[in-house]
Amino acid sequence: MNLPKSEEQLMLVLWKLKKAFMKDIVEAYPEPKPANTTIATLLKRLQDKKAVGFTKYGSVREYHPLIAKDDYFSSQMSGAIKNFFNDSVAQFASFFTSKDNLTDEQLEELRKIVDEQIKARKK
Amino acid sequence: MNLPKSEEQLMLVLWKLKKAFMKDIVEAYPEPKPANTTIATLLKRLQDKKAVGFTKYGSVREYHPLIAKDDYFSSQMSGAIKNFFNDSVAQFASFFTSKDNLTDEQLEELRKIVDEQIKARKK
DNA sequence: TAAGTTATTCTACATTTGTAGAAACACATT
DNA sequence: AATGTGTTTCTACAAATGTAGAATAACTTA
Repeated sequence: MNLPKSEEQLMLVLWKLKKAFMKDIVEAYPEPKPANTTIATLLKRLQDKKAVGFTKYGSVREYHPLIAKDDYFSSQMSGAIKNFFNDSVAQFASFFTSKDNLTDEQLEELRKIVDEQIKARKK
Repeated sequence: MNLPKSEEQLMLVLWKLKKAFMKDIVEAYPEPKPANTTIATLLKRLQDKKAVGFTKYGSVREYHPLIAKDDYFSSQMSGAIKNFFNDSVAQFASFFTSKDNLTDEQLEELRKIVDEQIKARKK
């Protein structure tokens, strides 16, 4: 699933809210908010794509994501890694850790996380 | 700079070749190759966007990227990290190292890279 | 219940993207 | 010089995207 920017934006809002009524979505939208009907259109398109679903409370709809943020992001990442680093995670990591991409602190943080992950898997 | 998929594809080819004549680009294109004129169109659009430039050898043009792959990728990443992890590299790293994103080997590899980077910076 | 408010769908339209034929141009070869 | 070959630009057009007004449905409240 690869969503256009505008729909991705709406998904971000919905992922944050987890579930929401129309007004909640509008409210949570970052400035500059698009017209109300614009959001509605995006919502509609996302429903067509099965990316968003809803539960009916009477005649009111409460929307919720049908795809997980993690999954979505994960697949975006894989794509990027495949394209830009011919599928080599090492190359990707290397890129990521070098240059000005991370501060010293963030790098230390990353090591900690990696270490913990390795430890966790060892068991 | 945010390029559409098709143009990104052409950039990938050009980044790999570093510089190339039309025929080199066509040749290097992954299957299924689009029509020749399709590539030409993309090339044109990329020139309009100042993403690709060329040097004239007589009447022949040798094309080359005007934007660095690293820079392009870097900005794509920042965008993604900002959106999906509210700007937290730690959150990103955490996501990246957990789940099925990396095999055990890759994880060890990553640690090595991080360690080396930390060491390199210490001096 | 009439009027206001909110949500939803329809319709619309400009722009961007994906794709490529047709035409024009420059060069190589017969 | 006539023809073929590769390059580049023009033109074209369908599909996707970004944006939103108009119409309609449903609910709230005076």
